[in-house]
Amino acid sequence: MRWTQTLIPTQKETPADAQIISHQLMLRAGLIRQLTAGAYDFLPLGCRSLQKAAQIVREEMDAIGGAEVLLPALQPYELWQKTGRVVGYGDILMKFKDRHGRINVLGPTHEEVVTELVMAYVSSYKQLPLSLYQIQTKFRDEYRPRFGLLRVREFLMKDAYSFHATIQSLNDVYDQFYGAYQEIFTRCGIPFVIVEAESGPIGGSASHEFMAACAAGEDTIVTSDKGNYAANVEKAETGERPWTFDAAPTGELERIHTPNLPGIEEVGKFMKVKPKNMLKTLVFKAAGEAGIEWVIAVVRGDHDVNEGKLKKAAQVKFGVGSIELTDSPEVRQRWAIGFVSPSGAAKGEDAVMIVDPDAAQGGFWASGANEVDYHVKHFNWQREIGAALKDETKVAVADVRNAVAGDPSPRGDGGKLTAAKGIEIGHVFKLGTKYSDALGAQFLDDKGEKHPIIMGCYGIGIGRILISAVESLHDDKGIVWPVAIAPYSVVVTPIKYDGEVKAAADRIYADLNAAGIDTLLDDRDQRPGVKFNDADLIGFPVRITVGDRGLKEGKVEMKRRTATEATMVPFEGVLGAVKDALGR
RNA sequence: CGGGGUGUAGCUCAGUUUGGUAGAGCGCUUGGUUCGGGACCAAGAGGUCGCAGGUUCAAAUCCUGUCACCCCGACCA
Repeated sequence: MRWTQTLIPTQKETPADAQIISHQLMLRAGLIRQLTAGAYDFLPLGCRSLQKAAQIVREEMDAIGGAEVLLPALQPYELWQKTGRVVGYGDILMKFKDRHGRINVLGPTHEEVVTELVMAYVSSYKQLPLSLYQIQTKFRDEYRPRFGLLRVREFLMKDAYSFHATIQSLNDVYDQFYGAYQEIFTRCGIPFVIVEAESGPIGGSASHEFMAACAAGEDTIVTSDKGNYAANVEKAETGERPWTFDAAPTGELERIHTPNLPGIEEVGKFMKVKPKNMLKTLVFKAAGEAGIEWVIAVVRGDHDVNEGKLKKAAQVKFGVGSIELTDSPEVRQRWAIGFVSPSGAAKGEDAVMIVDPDAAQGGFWASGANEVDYHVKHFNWQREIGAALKDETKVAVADVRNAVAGDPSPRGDGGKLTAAKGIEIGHVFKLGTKYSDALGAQFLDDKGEKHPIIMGCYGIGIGRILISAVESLHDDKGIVWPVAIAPYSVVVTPIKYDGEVKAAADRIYADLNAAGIDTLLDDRDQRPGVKFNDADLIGFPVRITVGDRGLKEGKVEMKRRTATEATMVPFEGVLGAVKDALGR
């Protein structure tokens, strides 16, 4: 491609709206342009990188026996009602009415559609396993799109779905996808880690996330310093933490007026108590359980309740089916929200309490006073609650908070957890039969008996491959593309596109293209400095500079984007040198 | 949806406090001089000042409403 025949609007200045480096560089390099919140134009260069990433994904999916399909973004609302995900996805689901008044959905993912498809044609175990995938545009009405391509409302995603007669088959194919994902991100040149993850609204029994480690990421991943454990913070377990309710009071209960203080930070400052010496008491509504209306979670003030863990603990300890953090007049009437104390929670006949080990400790505590606008100092578990602590039907101690740096590793080997930010670029799930049950997708086994089809699903955000690469590979001049997903592998830069230099540049450009190396010819009538700076900003892996100086000796200059110095290459040896530089 | 911020030329922004009829740099066009790391000179083109009302002799500027975008939070892949 010739530079003058395409659209590459590079810009010197960093747009004010761009917060993270990948967003800034992708805008400046002319790869993308924002149309509206969470929706981006992919310009010619951005489009090429996107397509290259998609092609790598496609090749690896094909390699493990995936069959490519293309399913509609436009989907009937009823399908989503059947699986209950109208509720599960909530407002993230893009909906609109068509001219007939029918409600349509723009697909945020395709479990429903693909299951419906497979139901129609697969009825025998002989047709299983089957893996279908597509590379297709998804729509999600995010609360807050942000950070360029990181969180958008419309994006290109590879989603794959596998169908099985047996768990063993699911496990085997899951492992294949897991391996293919490692291959994909390695080929794309992105440093990544694999972590255990929560499955979220997709549902299912096991899942792993592929995370590109970079500071701009929205996810927090915790890893053991022993190197044998990594998980998303939403999922991360912690090792054993000793606890006890038995300790002498630190002083008389002291009631303090604490009005108009919005958060635990502010309350702590006002009372001159550090958050880690406060008890955070959250009230969850328990659904549908006889006798148990409320689940009270208590964690240290500087910790966050993990709803997934709490839900599990409530189930195991008290048989509670589901919990929900809600606020309503009903809740407010029963509880002094924001000022709840464990002592108040323990007294209710219809409430159970789960205390995190770090909150089940002696020493000084401040907590709510069970009265709006009041807190207390010198809370003591035994003195305030006493007997209830021994009642296993009322109070339990369990890990119900998010892991933080410094926690013991759940491997129990003395490892300590550390935390880092990451971008989720891929996610694999073992779905089980959630969707086949909901939609009635069944197969007949060799005995003629019906069973629900067992499923797995596997996603990759194609755009996130690009931002992860840019986030982790750039310097002060611009992007440093890995060869595999660079918009062009080579840019040929004639110092002046005229005379002998023009002829030589044209020749090299033609030779490289003929050899199957995607090459951009900077045929602009621009000064060399402009061309060099644009080439560095965009980040082509190899630059061939053609000028009078070198041609006199029959040479051109080759510079890798990653190298600080250029090397002189004989004119006839360019192709070989380029191939070498690109690792072919 | 709560809190904060910003909307002025293709881009980055000044001008708004104190109302007086639109600016700079970059980019773009034309001519000339330049030509190996974002050249220089000269002459140009380009703006319903987000939108709608209102106040006023007069509104980018003040008032009301509204829309869009960005950030924090909630939420989420």
